[in-house]
Amino acid sequence: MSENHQLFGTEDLRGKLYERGYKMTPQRKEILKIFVDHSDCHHMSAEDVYNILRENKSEIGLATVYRALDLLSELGILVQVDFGDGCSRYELNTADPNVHHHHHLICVKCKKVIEFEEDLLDDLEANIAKKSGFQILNHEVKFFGYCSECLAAETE
Amino acid sequence: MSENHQLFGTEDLRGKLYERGYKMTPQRKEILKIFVDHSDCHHMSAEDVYNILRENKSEIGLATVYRALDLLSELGILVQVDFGDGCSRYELNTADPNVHHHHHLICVKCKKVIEFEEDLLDDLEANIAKKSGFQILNHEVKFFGYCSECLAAETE
DNA sequence: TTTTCTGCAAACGATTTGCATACAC
DNA sequence: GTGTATGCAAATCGTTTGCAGAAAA
Repeated sequence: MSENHQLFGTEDLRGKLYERGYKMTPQRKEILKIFVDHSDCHHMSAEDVYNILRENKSEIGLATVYRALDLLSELGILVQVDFGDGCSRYELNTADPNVHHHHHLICVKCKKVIEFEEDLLDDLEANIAKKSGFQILNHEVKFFGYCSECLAAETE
Repeated sequence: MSENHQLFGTEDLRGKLYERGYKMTPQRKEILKIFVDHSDCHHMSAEDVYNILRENKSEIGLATVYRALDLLSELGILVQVDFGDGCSRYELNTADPNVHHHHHLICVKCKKVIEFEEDLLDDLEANIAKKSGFQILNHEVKFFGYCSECLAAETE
């Protein structure tokens, strides 16, 4: 069983596709590879991925990119995130479903998105489950404010 | 000083507009009134507001609705929220900036959006501020899962 | 061979914008 | 009177879809 975190190999992808009756294609492999290779630059949009493909002299069309991002999200390989900037963005999912995701700090001045690794929402989730009977599968938390650089620039 | 919560009167609106050099218009007044009158049905989109206007035999154009929703959000009278359903939605802001907003529970099955009134993010915010130097102004929290009805329907 | 996938171009839906007119101040 | 706001229609932008040919199983 391949339970390695963060990195998805070609065979992991083939297996997940096969489970649901989808086919392995070079396009899907290549698009996933972009996320693995660019794990430093998070939150890529379809357009971002498409531009990287064109830099790599790849002939994959934009519609295929959209379809692959959708599919990879459905398979749980990518996670779709939305920062309200007019397009969907995607990041590699951490393999363990029990580990909740990091939070996003969005600077209202410079628009930078910072990741914050801790979670700490367990108490809140327990509280919600108890009071509302809602079974939580996942959450998405965004904090809006000023990043440390913009704060520093302001007090100069 | 008019510090009443939830409800914005015409004079509050005029004052906030005036502060920033905007003009009071019957269109802006009428659009705000829709949110006050329909405070039960939260999360209205531009299209929703436009439809209510047409029911009321109002001649306000859709572009004006979009411009007014933007403006009212900029003034802090409305808050823009996004449930990933392809359009921006808006709700009345609570007047007190120290009171953070409720959270949204989004059922992945029936797509219902439930409001959860408690906040409880103070510890987490303090933690973030300490570790990252990020000054938090506001947050947006969405929980995805199954609502109690869908859970009940599933175990039948 | 059979079904799914791709690439292209056209369609789509939410939102924005240019512009002439109307209105608030 | 001056500058902003409105309404309309056209433009825009991200995303989806129909379809014919290409490729995976």
